[in-house]
Amino acid sequence: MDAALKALAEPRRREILRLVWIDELPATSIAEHFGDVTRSAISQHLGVLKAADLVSERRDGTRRLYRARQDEMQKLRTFLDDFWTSGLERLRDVAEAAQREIERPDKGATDGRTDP
Amino acid sequence: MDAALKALAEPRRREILRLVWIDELPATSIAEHFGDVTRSAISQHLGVLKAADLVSERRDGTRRLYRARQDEMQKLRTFLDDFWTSGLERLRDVAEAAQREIERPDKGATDGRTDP
DNA sequence: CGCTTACGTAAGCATGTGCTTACAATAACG
DNA sequence: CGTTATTGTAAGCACATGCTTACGTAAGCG
Repeated sequence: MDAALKALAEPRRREILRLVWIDELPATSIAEHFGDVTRSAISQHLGVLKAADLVSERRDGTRRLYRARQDEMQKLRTFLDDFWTSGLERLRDVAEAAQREIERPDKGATDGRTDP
Repeated sequence: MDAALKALAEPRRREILRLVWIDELPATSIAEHFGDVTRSAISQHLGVLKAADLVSERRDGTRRLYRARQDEMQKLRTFLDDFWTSGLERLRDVAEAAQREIERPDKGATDGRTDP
């Protein structure tokens, strides 16, 4: 999941994903779409996307057809949805400590340390 | 928008976001939640999150209270939704070329170049 | 005023990343 | 078989990134 987000953080890879969103495309066609970059760079980007399970690879002769894995995309979508709807359980402990901290009740709970 | 995705790609920053999702927290409280990292590192993470507009900063005395900006998160959510529902217009040209490419009609359209 | 608290920030370092150039491997074609 | 097409991959480089240590600064307290 981490890999998917990291992969998505790169604009070039997002563009690649859009290219292979509906139809599969051979690596060369994808690379040709970018005029300012080498085919090798695209190949490496495809490697990252594949490692993140964001694209599938189908071999046809010497060519490799890539296509976006919309199912994995959906997983990521739900992960993000969960991220900012739930996930409050882990906060309970900190929320209480935070409340205590924010109201500044004691202030004498630490030793004489400010920085490492 | 790019900045937001890059910021979200870091697990530590996601954790920070969850911490300040509901209640605002001072930087120190946030840093204390992570035992294996320096307060300075967290401060820098907060800087990234703030630059990406994913957190808001409110000053209270010497402290700075951080809170997740759920509105910006929502923007990012819709951006992602648009990403994989629309965005097909840019594909039209490539889709046609791809179709032609995929069915392997001519094959003699390139010059004698394989690599740079 | 000094001292502490809470925080940012500069400097440096190790590692990650996106890119290019060059080469290697496999499949089709004659 | 040799050649061409299609692709991956190793090596290297410039630059970003996450981290630590050290220092600087503004606000409160005695």
